[in-house]
Order: sequence, then C-alpha cells, then structure tokens
Amino acid sequence: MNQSVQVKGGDETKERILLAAQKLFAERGFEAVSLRKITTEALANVAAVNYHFGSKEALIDEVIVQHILPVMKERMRFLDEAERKFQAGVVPVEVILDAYMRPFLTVMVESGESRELFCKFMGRCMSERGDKIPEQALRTAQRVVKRITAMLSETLPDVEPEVLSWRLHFCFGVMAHTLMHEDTFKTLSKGMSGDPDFETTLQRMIDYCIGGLKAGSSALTTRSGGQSEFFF
Amino acid sequence: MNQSVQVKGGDETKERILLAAQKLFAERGFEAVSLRKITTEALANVAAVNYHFGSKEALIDEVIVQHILPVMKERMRFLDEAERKFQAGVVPVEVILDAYMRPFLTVMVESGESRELFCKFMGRCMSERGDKIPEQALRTAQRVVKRITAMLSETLPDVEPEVLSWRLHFCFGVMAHTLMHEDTFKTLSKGMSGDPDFETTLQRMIDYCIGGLKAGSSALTTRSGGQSEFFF
DNA sequence: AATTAATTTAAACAGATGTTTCATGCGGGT
DNA sequence: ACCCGCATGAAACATCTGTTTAAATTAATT
Repeated sequence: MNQSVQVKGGDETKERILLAAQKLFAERGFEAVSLRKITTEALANVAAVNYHFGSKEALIDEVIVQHILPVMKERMRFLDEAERKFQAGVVPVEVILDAYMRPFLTVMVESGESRELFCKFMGRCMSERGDKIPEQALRTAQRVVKRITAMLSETLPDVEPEVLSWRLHFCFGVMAHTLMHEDTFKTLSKGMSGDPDFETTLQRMIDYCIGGLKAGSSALTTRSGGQSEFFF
Repeated sequence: MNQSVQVKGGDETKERILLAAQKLFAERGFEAVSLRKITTEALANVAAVNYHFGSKEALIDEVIVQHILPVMKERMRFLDEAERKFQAGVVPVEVILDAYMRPFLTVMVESGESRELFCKFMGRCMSERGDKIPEQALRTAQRVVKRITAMLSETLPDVEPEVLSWRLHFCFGVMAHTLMHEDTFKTLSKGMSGDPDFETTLQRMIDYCIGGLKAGSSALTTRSGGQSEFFF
C-alpha cells in the first residue's frame, strides 16, 4: 500500500500553490498573474509549479476544476431535491434558479473562503475562461445545463426552446457580471442598510432572472433550440 | 495654419495601429495582446505605438474611447427622441432599454466593422475594463446612466431605487455577456433559422431585460439607491 | 535648395515571462 | 547501512514584454 505516499506533510506545497493561485487569479485575472507572483505568495520555488502541475495552464485548470466541481455537484443535489419535492407537478422557476445560483453561496460558505475572492474568482472563470473550461468540469457542467434547460422548458412551455436557451444564457451573464463586480456593487447599497449579505444579492438576481425568463416575447420567432458551448 | 500638419497621408500609421489593436484586443483581450503583435498586424514599427500614443495603456484608452463615445452619443440621441415622443407621460421600459442597447447596433453598422469583432470588443470593454474606463468616456457614460436610472424610476415607481440600480446592472451583465459571446451563441440558433441578425439578438435581450426590470421582488428590502462605478 | 519639423526605422534597453536543468536534501524500504 | 523515489532549491534557459535611443528617412516651410 504505497500509492502516492505523502503520509505526513506530504504536498502541502501543492496546496499552498493552489491557494495562492486562486487568490491572485481572483484579484488580477488568469493571464495577468505570473508564476513568480504565485510562488512568492505561496512561499515556494518557481519550479514547484511545473513539478506539481506540469505547466501554468494545467495549474489554472486545476484551480478551476477544484472550485467548479463542488458547485456543479451542489447544483445537482439541489435539482434532485427540487424534483423530489415537486414530483407531483412542475418545478417552479424560482426553485430551479435557486438551485442554479445558490450553490455559489453554499460552497463559498463551507469552503470558508473570503466572499470577495470567491466571487471574483468564479466571475473570472465565467468571463475569462468561459470557452475553455477543463474537460473534467465541462462534462459535469454540460449535464447540469442540459438538465436545467429541460426542467425550465417543462415549467415554461410557452417559451420557445430557442428563446429559452438564449434567456438561460442571459442568466449566465447576470451571474458572471454580478460575481465579478459584487464588491463594487456593494457600494450601491451603502446607505444605512449596511453590508448586504450574499443572500440578498442572490435573491435580487433570482427575482430579476425569473422576470427575464418569464417575459413575454415580441413576435420575432425562429426555430430549433440548440446548445451552445457555455456551461457555467 | 499649421496645427498638427498631416495634410496628405498624414498619420495613416496611427489609423492602422488603432485598427489592428481593436481587432486583436477583440480577439484575445487587452492584456494578452503585445505591442509587437499589434505593430506587426499594422505593418508598423514597435516604436510607433509609443510615438503616436505614449504607451500601451494610452493606446488601449484611445481605442476604447473611439468606440464608446459614439455609442454614448447615440444613446443620448435616442433618449432625447424618446422623451420628445413621450413628453406627455412616462417613457415605456422597452423604449428606454432600446435606447440603451440599440446604439451598439447602429454604431456597428455605420462604422462598417465586422459584427463579430465589434461585439467582442465591446464585450471586452465591459468585462475586462469595466472599472477603468478612460476619463473622457467615463463622464459621458455617467451622464447616460444617471439619465437612464432617472427615467426608469419614473416609469417603474413601484421598484425601489436600490433594487432598480441592481437590476440595471444586471442588464449590463446581460449585455456584456451577450456581446462577448455572440458568436458562440449564434450556434444556438443554427437550425434552419439561418443566421439571426443582431436585431433579433437585440430584441431577445430587451424582452428579457424588460421582464427582469419589471419583476416582482420577494420582500427583502433595504434603503437608499446609490450609484456604482460601472457605467457601460 | 536649404532648413526645419515630423515620422519611421533598427537596435538596444532592462526586466519579466514560462520552462528546464541539475544538484541537493529528505524520507522510508528492503 | 545503502539505495531510491520524491520533493525542493538556485540558477540558467530562451523568449517575450513595454519602452527608449539615436540615426535615417520623409515631408513641409521658407
């Protein structure tokens, strides 16, 4: 029994690098952060990155997967729960959207990460890396989106499939933009209302997206709802 | 009669650089494109950038201003038109949103730029440069957003100011994400419907955003609507 | 035609980039 | 004890980054 023997300290270096990378990626973006900055922050050697991960690109992929997979799994869990609860009829839009967006909150909380860093990182994943998600995360993401699309079209049978696909992507846009700039938006609410927690932001996004998904459409119809390459 | 004397060919080099920069920025992002790649594409010397613009950052700013200002002016024009037309009562949401989003289309058309490049460039402006718009464009952008916010709160008096501010930013998100990934989304509609033009995309965004702006909100209220630093 | 200014060029700048090499240290296993 | 696989470290790799220099070229003015 010796498969990957790191009984004691093991590769705490690897962990430190992953942590530093996530922080710096969140703050400055994937392209903008150099390996030196990462390894300095992680108190490690430059070569350690290529030793443990193979390349910068591979490091990026691993940080992304490590953050996205839990979100996807949580989404699946919420969707399961929703379908169990509403197995009599269709699942309401707000429940689907909640299952889609809330995981960001739950995963953030249980990972104990700072809200700002987590949000920015996720936002960057969507806006800077939306078209090159690592294979591993991609498959899960595809399953989630397919499932949500299916559930939504049951709940909103009046919305044409193609229009629904577009509107779902609009929901992505809302999320990506909001996560990215959550810290900036908080100044939106710096009256006496204090620091609105993420729960408030979440609810605002959901309210808005419900309205968007249910909206009437002004004629202009085309056929066939496809699937794009975006899966956050 | 000699202020900035470039009567004939003048600074066509400057133009070529601006054009090449805009193209490459659209394709790969601001940080990712080097001056060498730009000057090679523009058939110019590397030093030409620093000669004509001063620095890479200044070049970026100029490309952005050059693209954003026309959009802002067009928005103002549409808003004027709308207020003239509806001076009797309030301006409908769809008209405000149209005035806000359509300028992308009109400016794109009259500048004769490729749709894909134009969209991606604008999308990148919003998602990568949202928090550092050059001063010149910032002032105009602020005026536009202030005005739209004011008009919207007249049209939707039931939506609290703070909620409305958030929802307007959600509209930004929809636009940014959509512009960024318009080319990808087009595969969404590659049934027999052919290539949906931007007019269709525009209408879909507007429909969705109308729904979002008008949406009911689930309790959860706080006070005071502020203004953030985002002005696209 | 001579002078001046504006533009373009090749070359070099100092520093940063991702990656590789090779020597060193550390740990348990037989 | 030895050895071996794993992990680290300092240094060098070649290439690329934005910017600057100073000479060469072009164009406009007098």
